Amino acid sequence: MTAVLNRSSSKRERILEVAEEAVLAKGFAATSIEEIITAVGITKSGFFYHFPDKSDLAKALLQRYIDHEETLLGDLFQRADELHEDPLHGFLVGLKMLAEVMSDLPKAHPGCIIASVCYQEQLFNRDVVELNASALLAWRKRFRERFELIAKRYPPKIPVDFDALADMMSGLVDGGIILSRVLKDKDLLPRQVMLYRDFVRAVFLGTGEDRA
Amino acid sequence: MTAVLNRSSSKRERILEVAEEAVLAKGFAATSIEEIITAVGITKSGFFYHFPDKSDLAKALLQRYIDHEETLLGDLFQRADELHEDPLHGFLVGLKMLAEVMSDLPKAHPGCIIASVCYQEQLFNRDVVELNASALLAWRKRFRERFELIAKRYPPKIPVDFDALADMMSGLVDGGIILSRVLKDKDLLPRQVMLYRDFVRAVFLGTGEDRA
DNA sequence: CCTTAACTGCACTTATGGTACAGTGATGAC
DNA sequence: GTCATCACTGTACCATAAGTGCAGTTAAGG
Repeated sequence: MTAVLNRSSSKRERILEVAEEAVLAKGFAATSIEEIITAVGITKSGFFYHFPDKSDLAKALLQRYIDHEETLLGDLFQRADELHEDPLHGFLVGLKMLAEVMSDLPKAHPGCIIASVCYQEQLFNRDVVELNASALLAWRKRFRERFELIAKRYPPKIPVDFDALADMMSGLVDGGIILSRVLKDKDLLPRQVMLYRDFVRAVFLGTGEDRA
Repeated sequence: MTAVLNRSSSKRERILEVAEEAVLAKGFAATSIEEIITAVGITKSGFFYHFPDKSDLAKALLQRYIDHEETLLGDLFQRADELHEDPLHGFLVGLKMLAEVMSDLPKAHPGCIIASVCYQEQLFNRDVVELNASALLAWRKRFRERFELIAKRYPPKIPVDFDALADMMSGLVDGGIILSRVLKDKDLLPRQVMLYRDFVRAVFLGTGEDRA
């Protein structure tokens, strides 16, 4: 129609936006391609031009979410570290900021995408599970390295495996998303993050010492 | 055919068994009714005689799982309490036993059912979410009461909200199931339970005292 | 001018969930 | 003994949604 600037695959982006909203609202299986294309104003052929099949849409959605989370959390902990030179207190501040971010999110936490996509048929799991796994392993590594750094200054008062402690964060968030959805309690997730923070503090500072 | 004893809805049970296995292996959406009925040796009409629609199957699956978990965990913590008169140590023993149960489970933990069913379309969520919510609230209540009992003898060294600490258990398990699935690491879940145990111990015993 | 990316349009196939409804064999109540 | 009811079978049919195939179109850029 009108010569709208055709900036690189604007429709593809629109599809992802519309799809993400619908998936968060209703789940992946309940979101039909038909519905997406009418919302975007595109034809079925147009959809299948961008995505070979629906699984591919799921993959793209997941990738999009992982990238977004990556930058969000990366920035957050970096900002936290700029406030504190100490690795432990920087981390604790980061966790507090994370809890705030979690409670600020208007609707459901986008993290739903992970579980939503991941728990839908495993038909397309080869790719999707690997995507998920590499993202999780990246966070495990990041957190473990941080814990090792902290441990140099604060010898652990509770002997814990740092990989497990790192995984606990991911697990708690994923599980917390489910709980907050089911119980319709949006404060549950930030509260869990703060509990995790309490645990981390106990691990490195113990329970007798001063608390910030 | 042969006059097989028609004990109350034996086919219904078979459907649930077959469906559970398939759902755990492939997810709910990827499990077709056709596939279930051929495995059970029943007709489509037979299926829809028992379940008005597929959502009803999901509901029944979830109810079945919740009941099973209820008795399993109920028995477990009762046995643990019989070994220790002390409420804290009985609970800690229960958590250790729980971790063992989690690692013993051959394939994926059945808890997948919850998330699997819960994250599929929310079309049927009125019922399913409420079922889930009431089960979660029951566990919250149970754990909170236990923590209050423990707190009488062991004043908390870390001030935590007992509801949140109770929810942490549920969240950690649900999240741990996702992680262990994605990372294909069946030891991850029991390790998370043991970490939770460390936290509970730190809350009530602190980090300086003797550890069992 | 020609190619390519990003689509449209249309026709068609398959899978799956779901409906409708008549019939049947065994069991238990009366 | 018969009658109703439960737990199904059998057949036929409908709607939706995913996915295929392919020819045609439009705009941007070299």
